[in-house]
Amino acid sequence: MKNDLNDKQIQILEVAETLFAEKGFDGTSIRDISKVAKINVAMVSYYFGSKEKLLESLVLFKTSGLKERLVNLIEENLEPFEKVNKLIELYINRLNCNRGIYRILHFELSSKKKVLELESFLEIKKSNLKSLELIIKEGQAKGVFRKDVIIELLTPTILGTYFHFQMNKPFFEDILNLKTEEAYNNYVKTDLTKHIQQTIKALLIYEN
Amino acid sequence: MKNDLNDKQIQILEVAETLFAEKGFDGTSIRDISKVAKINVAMVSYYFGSKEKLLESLVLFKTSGLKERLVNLIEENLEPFEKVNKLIELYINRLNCNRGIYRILHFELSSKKKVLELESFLEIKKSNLKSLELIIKEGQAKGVFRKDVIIELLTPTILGTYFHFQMNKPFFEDILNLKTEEAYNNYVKTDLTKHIQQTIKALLIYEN
DNA sequence: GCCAAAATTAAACAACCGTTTAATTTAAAC
DNA sequence: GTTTAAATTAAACGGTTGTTTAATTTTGGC
Repeated sequence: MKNDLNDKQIQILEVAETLFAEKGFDGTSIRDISKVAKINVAMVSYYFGSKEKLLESLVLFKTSGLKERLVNLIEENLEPFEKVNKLIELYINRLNCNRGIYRILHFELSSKKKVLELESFLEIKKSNLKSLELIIKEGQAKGVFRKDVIIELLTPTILGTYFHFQMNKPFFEDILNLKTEEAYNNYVKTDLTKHIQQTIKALLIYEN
Repeated sequence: MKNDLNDKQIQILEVAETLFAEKGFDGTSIRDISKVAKINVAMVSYYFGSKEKLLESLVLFKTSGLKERLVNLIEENLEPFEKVNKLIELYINRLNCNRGIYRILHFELSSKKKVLELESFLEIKKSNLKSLELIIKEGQAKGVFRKDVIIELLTPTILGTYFHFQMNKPFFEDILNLKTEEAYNNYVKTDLTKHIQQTIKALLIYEN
């Protein structure tokens, strides 16, 4: 898979990310993208081949780098709980920075699965799970984490909590009285992140 | 809001649910629905007015009843932890029974928000949160749950974990070696449900 | 300045979209 | 059996979709 994207291609991907996040993959037309990106409709086909391939490029472009950061985190000299907390922060930061990739990752990939899910993206997920596994097993070896935790179900809780919060943004803006975009993002970075960290910590030390 | 749906309308809703869950709202055409349901394309407009209104009817049709069950649960004579566990079971059962409503609730409603999110569905969510709040506060009053839990963030963890697991079905089928549909559904009903129950319980008794 | 490759364009393509119309069939009431 | 309303149909509507074509412009090496 080539990674040599020129400036124009990246510009198209950025616009596509915003619009896909806003209106969904099927809800966004190539003409929508080309209008916002101020390019000709044909450019998407010219650069990416098709709309589906554009999505694939976008996902690979936006998820590259996370793997390396996770591997770096593993080798850091930190307490087990600190490592888990940093991992959670890393995930949330990563998802929160990119304008709306979380919605794409979460939804579009599971309906367009024939093309995308089974290819390279499955490998990224497996690699990330492997990193988490290493961190948890390290904590277990040190006798800090309980032994019978189902590691595969930790990511659903971490990411699922985050996704569900973002997916129901209008609802939580309302009930938590988060009036500005800044207040909302701030809540995610502080309270929500802390909630997820506490949840995972509680689960890791919990004895039945 | 009228609830008097005839058999034909319900039949259309069932087909729409399956297809929306499979291919998304925008990815499903009225012609797709009419083909599977073996009706004329005009029938959707005739019965529901428009495609958007069909979605609205579907959501209301499928979410009705949960509220009553939650209220019943509150008044049952159970230990606080048992009540929380039953609530989690109730949510998962409810989502698991309906073929794919979770995807619609989770995703479509947040992009079509102008029409749906702000109307009756926000009220359903608020009502369900209120029920959860009553259960948690009862447990706190009895001194079983810790006091500083953010109740609003419990639902994201409960539902988010479930949603994330379902959204990444191909991935979890693979790594958990769940080869048949039955094995997968069984895992959801036993292991995943237990994981969520344990997570919430751990969070509710966790002391910082 | 010339030329080949790359980038960009407007236009056209056929296919599909949600919705409406107007005609026909079915059902029920009297 | 006639009447009236509801249900169902095929066809057409104007618009949008993703993609391709063929022509034009821009670019960079010589």
